[in-house]
Amino acid sequence: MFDALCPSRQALSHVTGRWAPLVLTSLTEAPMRFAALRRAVGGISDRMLSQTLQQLEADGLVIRDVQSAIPPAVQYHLSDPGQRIAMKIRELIDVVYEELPGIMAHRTTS
Amino acid sequence: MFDALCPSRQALSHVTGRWAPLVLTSLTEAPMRFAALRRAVGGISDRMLSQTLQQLEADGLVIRDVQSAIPPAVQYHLSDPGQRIAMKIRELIDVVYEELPGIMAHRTTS
DNA sequence: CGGCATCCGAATGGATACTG
DNA sequence: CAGTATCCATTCGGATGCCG
Repeated sequence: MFDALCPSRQALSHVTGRWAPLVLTSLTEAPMRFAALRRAVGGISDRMLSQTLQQLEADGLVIRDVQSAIPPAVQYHLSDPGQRIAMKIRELIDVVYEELPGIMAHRTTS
Repeated sequence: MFDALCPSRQALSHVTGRWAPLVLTSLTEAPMRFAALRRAVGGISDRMLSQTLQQLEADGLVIRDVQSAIPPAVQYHLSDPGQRIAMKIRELIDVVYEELPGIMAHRTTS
């Protein structure tokens, strides 16, 4: 992973991007549609949500279910690998949350 | 965390940036000096390593030990919160590694 | 050795408008 | 509803050079 040329670096950068962690964590709760995801992940734009989902789908972490044509109704849910990765991200987020008071305090004092 | 204005978002983005995960994971092994970190994290530039370390230090996750003046000898090591977060990142990296074959295979077939 | 300052191209990402 | 296309501002990040 510490080799710059290892493909794992690309996979990791997809997962640790700005939006992917939040999208993956949202999807651990339940399968969601586009608009629901946009609501769940505060501040994300259509463009970034679409792009993030495409990337996660390309890596096989998210599965895209097109249910009809007019009007479009598309569900997204985690694949098995996606579920495992998302769980770890959720744990990471939980730890960050626990340490948040200390982090905030440190920023003001330094 | 899903609120765009929550400060946890900023803390998370620091931890999930391109370089921070690799730096944090490197430091779980042992305290390291600047040059050693640059060697450990393949592909990182002086600028980004310096910037990443400053950010992690500002959040209180990494501690900077200046040991002498001429020549400068600076050790970096994880604080207790940093250690906890770094552990979770390491677990995440491990899972990504395990799923890597599937991810690579999925990319070529889709 | 361990950085910081500057420059500059590349990538990120938001707003808006548009489509089936 | 679920995106795509275009434009544009901001940021990222590498190369280089310099300093104590």
